[in-house]
Amino acid sequence: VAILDAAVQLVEEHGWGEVTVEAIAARAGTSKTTIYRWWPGKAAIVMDAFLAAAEPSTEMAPAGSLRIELAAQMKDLWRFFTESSAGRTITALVAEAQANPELATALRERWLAPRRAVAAAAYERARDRGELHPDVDDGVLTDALYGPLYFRLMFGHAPVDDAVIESLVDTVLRGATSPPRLGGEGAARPPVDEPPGGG
Amino acid sequence: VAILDAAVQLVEEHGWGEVTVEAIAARAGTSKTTIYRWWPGKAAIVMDAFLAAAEPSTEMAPAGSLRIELAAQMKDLWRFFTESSAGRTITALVAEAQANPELATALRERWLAPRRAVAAAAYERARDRGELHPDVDDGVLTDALYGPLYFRLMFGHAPVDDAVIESLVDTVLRGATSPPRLGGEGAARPPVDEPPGGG
Amino acid sequence: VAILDAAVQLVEEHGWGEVTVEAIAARAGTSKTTIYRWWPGKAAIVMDAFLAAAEPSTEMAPAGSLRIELAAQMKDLWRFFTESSAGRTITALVAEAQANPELATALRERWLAPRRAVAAAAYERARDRGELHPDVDDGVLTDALYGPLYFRLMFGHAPVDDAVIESLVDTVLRGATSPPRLGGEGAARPPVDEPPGGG
Amino acid sequence: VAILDAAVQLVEEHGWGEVTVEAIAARAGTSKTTIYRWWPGKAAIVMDAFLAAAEPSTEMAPAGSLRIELAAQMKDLWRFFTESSAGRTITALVAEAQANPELATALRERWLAPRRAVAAAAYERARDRGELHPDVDDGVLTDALYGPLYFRLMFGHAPVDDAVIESLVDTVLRGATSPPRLGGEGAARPPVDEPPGGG
DNA sequence: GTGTAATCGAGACGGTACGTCCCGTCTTAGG
DNA sequence: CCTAAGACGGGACGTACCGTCTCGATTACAC
Repeated sequence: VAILDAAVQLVEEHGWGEVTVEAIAARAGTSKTTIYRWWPGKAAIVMDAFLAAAEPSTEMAPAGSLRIELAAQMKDLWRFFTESSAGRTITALVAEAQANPELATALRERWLAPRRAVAAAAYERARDRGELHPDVDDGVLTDALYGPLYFRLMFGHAPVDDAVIESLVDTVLRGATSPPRLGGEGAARPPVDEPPGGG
Repeated sequence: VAILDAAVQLVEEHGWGEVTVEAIAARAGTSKTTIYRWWPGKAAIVMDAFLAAAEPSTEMAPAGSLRIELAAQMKDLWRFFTESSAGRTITALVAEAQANPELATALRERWLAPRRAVAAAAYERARDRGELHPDVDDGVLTDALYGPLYFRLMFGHAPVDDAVIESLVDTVLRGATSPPRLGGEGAARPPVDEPPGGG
Repeated sequence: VAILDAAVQLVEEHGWGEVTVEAIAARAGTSKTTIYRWWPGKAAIVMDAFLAAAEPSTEMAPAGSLRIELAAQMKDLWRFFTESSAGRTITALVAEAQANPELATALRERWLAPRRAVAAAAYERARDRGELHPDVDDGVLTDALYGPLYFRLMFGHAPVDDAVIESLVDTVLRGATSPPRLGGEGAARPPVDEPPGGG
Repeated sequence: VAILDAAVQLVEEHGWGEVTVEAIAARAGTSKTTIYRWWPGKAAIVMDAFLAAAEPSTEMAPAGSLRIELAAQMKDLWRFFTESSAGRTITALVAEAQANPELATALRERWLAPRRAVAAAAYERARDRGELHPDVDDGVLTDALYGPLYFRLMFGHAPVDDAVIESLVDTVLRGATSPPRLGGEGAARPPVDEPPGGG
């Protein structure tokens, strides 16, 4: 309803901290009563509003190559974060989720899970094409790709552009194409020299 | 001083949100006045307390192999996060930093930067040994390694253990050992053809 | 409401300076928020409470003689001041009004003005009866009567009892019965010669 | 010392409430330590400073007529109050004295008493000249004269100028010249009609 | 067509933490 | 030994927002 629009507007204009339930009510032309009748708190409102705004960005278009699919999807995601300042919102939600287990659960199940399922489907297709080694752990792979994005989003220590995304996808996928533990030099035991290409 | 101890204790016992400046003052046997005389707010106190507790964990012991060094350092970092619940603290600080630019700057400069410098030094040593391709972007490499850790720390969608860390390091470093964009696929042997523009 | 009762009780029990808005809230079973919602500060609360307690004491019963009316009213006023320690309250309000123009205005308009209007009505009746010279200044007359009361109330340098009040009323009214500056001494029969400029 | 000057300056510039011990120390170029070594608090400092400034205004010049002497002294006093804003100071001191018994005592003994003694001496001279009836109560007489001044000073409900003062002195002294209880109609008992001139 | 119930707006309420201010004490160097 | 400088514990201040609540007014449906 209009309440969600008001919430998302206010989070985008000012920060999370400046948004009060009263302000949402005023902007939406409604009252606190109505809001509290339907949501348990500010976090839930913004969560719903954010998900409503993000719904279209879930799909990953098959493109014949995992690299291309992933890079396109990551660029889309980043664009979603930076345009319309959804990044500020997700960032605030993650922040709030640290002290709000129900929000944390909602974030995982309603935001992360669908996107990870899409990525898993892409991995499946890639494995069918032989692009991906069967032993690779989907979770680690996904986090190796998306973790850096969220990392930079939340710390802001370095920018993200298409080149960075492609460099990231290249690096990670190149590592994921070879078997994850190719030689016999184990995880951390042998201090022997590793040939550059053999790692 | 005792204020920092009190702050870190309280954040560990209860959450960030439950910690009051008054409570810190009471625990430290001091008064709100004194706290506000020295710090501008709760965030700054906890930031200082957190950094004081984290100081020893910066070093990275040279081990002859970048893989080993990184894996050891990442395991140390994760142990620091999970033991003594420093993870709750850093997580809360990142959360707070979303609405507090000064805290964000402090986080980047006082928490991230020293650790990234250590990692950069390790890369340098690795390059001297020929373990790492010279063209690799240090920033992307570091984020590809540490981003997933923070990602899982803040979303909690999947656990982190030694195996995960080693799998991650293996994958990323294997990708970083080959030249990042050399036309063909070079050392890493992907059996599929990649279209030139997508590579 | 109960807040005013609590305020007046606390001012009577302890002094003005010892009364806290928090204490008033606690005593009244309400919260600081509610108090500040309705009054701008401690002074306004106590002012309202004081006026509510003082409301019945405004009337002046016609008695056929200005002297009697005034003396009775002044005794009533003093009794109001000393019983129920309203004297402490008005004294504190006057004190506070020195640094609080709005309170000063309120005191003049809501405490003094009604009582001065009553006195002026009494003067009018007295003039109709020929008890009072028409040229006498009402303001000066009223202050000559009540000023000493407030003076002793606030400095506490001498007690006030019925005899003092009657002596005061006698003296002032005797002076107010003669024309205020008529060369000779007229109706009041002073046996001494007054120099012309002083008469 | 310079502390007293600073105190009196600050009370005159801003109000009592805005004057802090720290501000006095800063203005006087000294430190809180020194101030607290010599005075028990803000009130005592300002009291001393006020008395030092007021010392010259005690005398009452004999003028052959009590009326003239009193009127001159009262005009001097009022001028002292209004010029150099000593009125704000005495007013604040009286205010503070309501919650500070030691200050109240000091005010009575060091401010009021000397002036009342001077007035008493003037009454004595007047009685020697036959200007004043011997039975008149000095205290009531003094308060009838000065009470209205303080009344208007503290409530500010009406201005004071030379005409007001002379009208006041005229009225009161005219009443004080006749014997204070001339007829037999008692204080307030008989509701009988009082002849206008007989009261 | 009207009575009944649900829903709404408006906003007062108790509560809690905030960050500021000033007090009066105490500690530390320096002259 | 007394000073200037200033940190300290303490405690009230007035503000902000929270989430609950009580009100009428407005609707919408059932009778």
